[in-house]
Amino acid sequence: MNPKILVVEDERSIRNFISTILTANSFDVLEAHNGQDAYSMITSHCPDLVVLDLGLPDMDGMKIIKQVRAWSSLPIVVVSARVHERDKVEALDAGADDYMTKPFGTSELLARLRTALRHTHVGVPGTEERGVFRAGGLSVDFDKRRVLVDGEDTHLTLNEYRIVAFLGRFAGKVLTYDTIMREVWGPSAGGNNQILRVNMANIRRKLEKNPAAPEYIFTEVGVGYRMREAD
Amino acid sequence: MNPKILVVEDERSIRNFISTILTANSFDVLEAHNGQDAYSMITSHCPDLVVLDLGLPDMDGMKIIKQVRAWSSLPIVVVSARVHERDKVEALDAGADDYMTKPFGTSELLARLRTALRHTHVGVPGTEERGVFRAGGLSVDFDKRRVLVDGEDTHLTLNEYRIVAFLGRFAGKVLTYDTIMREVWGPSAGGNNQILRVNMANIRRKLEKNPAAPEYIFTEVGVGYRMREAD
DNA sequence: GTAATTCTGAACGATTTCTTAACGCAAATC
DNA sequence: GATTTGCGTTAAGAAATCGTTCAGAATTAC
Repeated sequence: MNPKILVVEDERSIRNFISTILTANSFDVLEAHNGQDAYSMITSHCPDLVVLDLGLPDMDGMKIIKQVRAWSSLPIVVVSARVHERDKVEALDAGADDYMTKPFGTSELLARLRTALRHTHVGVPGTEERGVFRAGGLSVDFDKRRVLVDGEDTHLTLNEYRIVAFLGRFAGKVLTYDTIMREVWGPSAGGNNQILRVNMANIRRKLEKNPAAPEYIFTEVGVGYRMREAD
Repeated sequence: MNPKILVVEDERSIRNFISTILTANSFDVLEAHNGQDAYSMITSHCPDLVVLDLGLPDMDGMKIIKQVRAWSSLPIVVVSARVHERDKVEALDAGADDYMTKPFGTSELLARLRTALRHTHVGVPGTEERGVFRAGGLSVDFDKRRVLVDGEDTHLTLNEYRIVAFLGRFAGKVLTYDTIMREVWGPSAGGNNQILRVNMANIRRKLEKNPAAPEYIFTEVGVGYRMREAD
């Protein structure tokens, strides 16, 4: 599965140039030559990264960045002829992940794309709240907001579900008590984990066959909880 | 809570320049003027971001990037006088998050730091992290906070894990008893290493096939402990 | 307004982890 | 060869952490 990259650039020669480089380095390439097409292709084709020229005929590239950032953290690498510092700052603060000024070397472009792509893989075993998490007889359906054990629906309360979903998103990782507290009870929560312990007891009574010997959610004493890894 | 930024730069004038800018923009600033200090400050002070000059007197900046990337995804922004494309590619592929060539504008520096910091706060709950330390059948997964021997999970306690992780970060180097004591039991600890010896015995019972002839963690009599180097 | 559900804090027991102390052994020193 | 020093090992008590229950408060549903 090669990364899918959308190249947004109005000048055909440059667009072809970039596309050729990317294809030669085993990326899958999509092309757009104006802002309208670019945005609709982002929403419909879900590229892994966007190479964006700021100077487009129909709309400002800045507008695209802002529109995308309203709902997605999709990596955006700006490629622009504008060398002014003000332009760079504006684009980066709007949410661009990198800013290269023309002309640029091909190997630097590739390196910066790799860097931008790396960021998405950093914290993302399953960062998105979509799809279904499965581990043994347990399955967490993020879309339907339901947790099943051996096909049976477990009737979790709001907070109980939040805890399980959070652990499921980062299955395999230890999440500290404070992290979970802040995620579920807000940023100011922390210090006293009593509530979390009570909730965990209730969760285990519903999920585990034998709550004293958990099969899905494990305790790391002094640290936090850990969800069993996905199958 | 201001972001804590470590500035690694040997030339005092530039270091002061950057620090002043950062302080004026409400960052907390730490400074290091060589590679040795830089790396130990990273491990002990846990900054939120590192601004790194590649040309250091005692060691190459590249080495720092690689060392840190072995266990952490802490953002690193390289600031260098080297304008060669090859240098940029090398640094970025080693794990740097951005590369700026001197001279640079202050507002662009700030914008790129904000961008780099933004990446850490996207999705990832706990803290920084990434990477797995491997040496023979031993692997320390900093990300998941887990230690495996031949694929088997070893159930380490809080302090036991801290010791192993600390040794793993400095694999190949001898860490004195006092250093480890202070790292695990706080700055005021030291003097009596009894606790450390007990912990090491327990660790070895869990990690080593034959605790009397260790394969991973070695004792340097009169000095401290040393983790076997990574593969 | 009542009933049901969910949330929260306190109490308590059980388990895990931490710490201290004592002892054994090997290497170094006298 | 005896003594000292440094480290590993074991065991047991102390301390901290965690799971569980329960009752009352808050919220939601009817």
